[in-house]
Parts: sequence; structure tokens; C-alpha cells
Amino acid sequence: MNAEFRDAVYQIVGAIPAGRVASYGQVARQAGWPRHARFVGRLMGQLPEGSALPWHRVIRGDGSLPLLGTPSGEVQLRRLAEEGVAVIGNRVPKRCFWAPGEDGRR
DNA sequence: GTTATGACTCTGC
DNA sequence: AGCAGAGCCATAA
Repeated sequence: MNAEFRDAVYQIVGAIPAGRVASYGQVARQAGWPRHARFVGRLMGQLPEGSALPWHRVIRGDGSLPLLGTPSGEVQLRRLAEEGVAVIGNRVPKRCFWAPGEDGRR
């Protein structure tokens, strides 16, 4: 994958404010790569453990967590809850999604 | 070069 | 609302 894409994705993900989430497609689109939602996910999976990126704030478009049933999913769920994201039934309400250009307030 | 796969998304049932 | 199928695009075999 182009380093450009990787860098853009990192930038976008890092820009997501705490207590807010974004979908893969959303991140991909804002990074400038519209149809690469899957690759955002791939990058997350390839992300080093020590990375400071809030990968747990990146979820599916419908608000469900793709990692449910895996240890990473538990961690993600726990971190989101700690950041104030309302996780309902292993899912996040759309109102908690990150609006581009927004800080986190509504 | 073709086939299979995947931290996805959309549409239709 | 939940499930199934098709579309999408880079990687790997």
C-alpha cells in the first residue's frame, strides 16, 4: 500500500476526538481514498502494539464492532466505554459518530 | 493471469 | 431489525 494512504489514514484516525467514533468508510473517504474502507481495517490490524493511534474509535458504518468475540474486541469495547462512548448491545449509536471538522460537541 | 480472502458498505428480502 | 448477496480493491497463493 502507498505510504501516502497509510499516512493519511493515520492522520485521520489520530484526529478522531475522544468519546467519538468513525467508520472505516468514513476514514477512508476523508483520507482521500473512497473505496478503501477494507484497507483501513487492514492497516488497523497491522498496527504495531505500541502505536498511539486510537484504532478502537474506528468501527463499522452501522456502529457494530467487527472484533466482537476476539480479545482485541474486548479491549476496544472497554476503552470506548472509558472514553464516554455509549456502547449499547455491542454497538455504538450513530449520534456518537465523528462529524468531520467537528471537535466532539454538538 | 486467475482465484481466494478480508477490522467494509450498499441494496434487497 | 436482521440476514444474504453483490460490489469494491489491494495482497497473497
